Amino acid sequence: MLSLCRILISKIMERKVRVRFAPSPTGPLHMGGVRTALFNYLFAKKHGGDFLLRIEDTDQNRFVPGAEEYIIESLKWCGLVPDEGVGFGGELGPYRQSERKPMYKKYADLLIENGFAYYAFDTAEELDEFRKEAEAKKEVFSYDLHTRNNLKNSLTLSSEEVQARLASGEHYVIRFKMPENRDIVEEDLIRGRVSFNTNQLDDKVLFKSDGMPTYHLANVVDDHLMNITHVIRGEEWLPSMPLHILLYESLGISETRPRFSHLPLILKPEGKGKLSKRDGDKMGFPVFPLLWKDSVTGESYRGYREDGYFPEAFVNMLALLGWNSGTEQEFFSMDELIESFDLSRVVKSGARFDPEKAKWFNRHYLQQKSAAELAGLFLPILTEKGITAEQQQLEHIVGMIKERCEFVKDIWTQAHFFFQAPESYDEKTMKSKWKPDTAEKLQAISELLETVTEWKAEAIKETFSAFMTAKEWGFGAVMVPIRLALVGGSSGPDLFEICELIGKTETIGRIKKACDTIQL
RNA sequence: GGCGCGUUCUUCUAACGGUUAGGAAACCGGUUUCUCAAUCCGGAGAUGGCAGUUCGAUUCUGCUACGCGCUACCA
Repeated sequence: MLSLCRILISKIMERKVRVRFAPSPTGPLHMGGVRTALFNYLFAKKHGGDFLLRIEDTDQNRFVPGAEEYIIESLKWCGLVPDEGVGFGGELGPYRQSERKPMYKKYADLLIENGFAYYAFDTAEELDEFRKEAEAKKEVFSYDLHTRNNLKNSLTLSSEEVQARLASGEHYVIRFKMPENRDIVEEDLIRGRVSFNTNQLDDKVLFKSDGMPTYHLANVVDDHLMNITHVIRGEEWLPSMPLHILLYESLGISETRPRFSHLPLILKPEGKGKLSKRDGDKMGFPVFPLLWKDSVTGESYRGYREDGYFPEAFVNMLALLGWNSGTEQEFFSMDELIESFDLSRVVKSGARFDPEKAKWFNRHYLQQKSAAELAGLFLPILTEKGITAEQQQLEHIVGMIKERCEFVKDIWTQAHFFFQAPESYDEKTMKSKWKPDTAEKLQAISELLETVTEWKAEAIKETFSAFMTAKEWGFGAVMVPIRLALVGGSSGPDLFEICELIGKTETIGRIKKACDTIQL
């Protein structure tokens, strides 16, 4: 027995690691889905394996146009490029389950042949009725070993009748015949030992009356056919793991079946429950990687990309939601993530998403970028405002203010005054810092500035300081009003640097304008 | 209701029987500066509860509470 185990284990070890991300195209990909994809990708790359994208579109009623393209674009934006899958080629396709439709029936038939599954003719309406009746009695209807013998299926009907019904084209489903009283124990790679007793499980539909398999059958068959070695999916799938294990067993393909890992859920920042698409609007953060416009309702949902997040920040943030390296490192490039990733270091409990932390990551990645790169990213924003600027000057400006930015769009907020004179002045600053004699002092300063020949921050500062000392004026009493005149508010980088950049004429002009405009 | 999973500062998490329970975000205070932010320094802040095992439990076991997930011819 022990040696058999060893052989099995070594057999599994020999196989090339293959994992899949298998979303259903029912809408935009949620950030939780992206994290699942990320962990699959990291695991695959860590072990030199393959990462596949399979589209699980077995429910044709829930198909949403554009969702598949959205999923692919999201993965690309995050740098999670599949080795195989819809849109990426591969030998074991097709990778869209609707296109694999003919492949599933024979597995369902095989299960029936061997007594692991049966035909059921109960209509959806009949079952609904049973559910309602049970509910009235404060019970729950379940199609299982207790009820299957009283329902319309190939277990209770004579084989002649079953044949007749099938021949007549009557609708039927194929259900799994859950075995009695078996303990299914599995070593989940994240959660450790997890066990279930089959008496608590119901006879799940494997094959629907529309000729499509359900998720349960399709994912087992496909994972088998696609040589998937590890299934890494969300915690919501944990309850169906025993069914899947039994399916592999009944199909006689247990030996090569994948190992399971169930990821913790991503929870709402506040309140209860898992993160949902509505939370983003309510609390002002994106839930989706990319902007999504619902073609039916016309509603749109913001995306991390359009909100100005860098993909590397988004990925880094997601990686640390439910996983840590065991060190104090918090910033990881994709290569570093691949290097450090380990399923055993995935946390078991659900993680509450913190939008603030996402911003913090973005700030970090923005600071890492050179002024030249940021200037390039900022240029379109400037162009849109009809402003042109020299690359060199733009770099200078960006370099000066980037440390106070979280997003590229913040560059404008922090640097607008380099491009445009202020149109209004901050009330609070005006009230507290603009004294009756301020205008008079600023007039004197303007005259002084006229005399400055070398218009450089250092030189301006020297002339200015000497003047201030001679006059015995307080630095603050004059500096803040000048800043107000140049910037329009009381924030920003070094005042003399601003003077240098906007130029002598503009500096003096703005000071004069402020003196003319601000009336106490 | 049933089944399953989970529970360390406000949040993300570390500590896999022996630590003053560590780090990060946020928050507060200080530093710096003409201002704001950043920076830097400092502060406050946690093992849900009850038993048991043990010389010793955040860590192991049981119970309980709470939270979450699943319980569709959805995935």
